[in-house]
Amino acid sequence: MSERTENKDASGTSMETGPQGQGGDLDDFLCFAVYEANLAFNHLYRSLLEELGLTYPQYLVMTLLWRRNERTVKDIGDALSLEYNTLTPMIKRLEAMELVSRIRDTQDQRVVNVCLTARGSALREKAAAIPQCVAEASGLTDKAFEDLKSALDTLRSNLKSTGDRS
Amino acid sequence: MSERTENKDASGTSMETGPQGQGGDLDDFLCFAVYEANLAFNHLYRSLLEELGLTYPQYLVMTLLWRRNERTVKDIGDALSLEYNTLTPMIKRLEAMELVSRIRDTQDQRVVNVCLTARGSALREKAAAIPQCVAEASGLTDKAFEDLKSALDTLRSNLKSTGDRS
DNA sequence: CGCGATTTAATCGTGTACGATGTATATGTA
DNA sequence: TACATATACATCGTACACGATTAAATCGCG
Repeated sequence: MSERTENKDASGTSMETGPQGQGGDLDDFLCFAVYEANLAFNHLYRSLLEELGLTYPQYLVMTLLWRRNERTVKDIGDALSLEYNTLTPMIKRLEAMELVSRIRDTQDQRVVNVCLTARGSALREKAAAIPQCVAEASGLTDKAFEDLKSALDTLRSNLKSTGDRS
Repeated sequence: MSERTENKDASGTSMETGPQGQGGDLDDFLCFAVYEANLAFNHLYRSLLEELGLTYPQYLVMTLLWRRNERTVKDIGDALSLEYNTLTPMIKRLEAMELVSRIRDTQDQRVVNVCLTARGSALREKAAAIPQCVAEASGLTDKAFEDLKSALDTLRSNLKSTGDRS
């Protein structure tokens, strides 16, 4: 039943599968390790972002805009692998917080351009310390950090290409 | 602005930060690599689980029960790092699908025991091929697979302990 | 025994995330 | 020009995920 192989346990009544850290009984699932790491990042960001009034996905959108202002909804969706049905309400919330403006493109009326307001730009200062905090919390050496990121990129790329083929 | 260091770009008008694969402009965020890998797993599982009528989190719960039947909601929450407010409705949906039963413990009336129905047990056969499919889709060597999993476990552990201290 | 603290679960509201569908605008092509 | 197609965005319904709160059962301690 492991995600990697099925060499561990096929009976229905066995105990958990071997020595484990503080993780649960799904330690042999790579997907679960990713799932848990993502949850852990979410928890950490939640506390860091609380005073900014942002959620984690909202923070990702703001980070994109801080790096390059004035993006279309499509640009943001491509960057974050998110659909319009997720982004439209999310960006409207950012607009309600007066952090961004949504402006119909005059050349192509289908396009909505998202750009920072003064408040949105100013928020960048308050967020400046966050990457450092996260890096420290991750507790990884530079090499481990890079290796992990590159392994995840490979994984994501492989998973996506399989999904396309299906 | 990188999650690792701030050595790349502090100006507000620069281009993206260097050479990138097919990823977007947040490639220097480890959290984002995790976020994307998690999304990619979700997409893959969505297609694999479609014929079973399960979502990915539901599949994780069923997997726990297939390995050891009869768990309390608390057990499941501990194993998946999820709260009751997530699990209660989720398990009720599994109950509505007649895959599990929810039974109040007679010894301790606070506890709800979750156990597989015949349908729930039978579904295991249909799900048997999934781990293999996922492992192949990940396209990693055994060593890369194990290294990645262990790096993610370290990361999760570090992130959680920081969260606790806060 | 009594009573406050803890444990276990549930409920409510907000915010992603996505499949299915809809709508308006733009583009290509005969 | 007319019409099919594609693109960009929006809406709706369902399902996680979690903070805050509530409720019931159990436990611990005087």
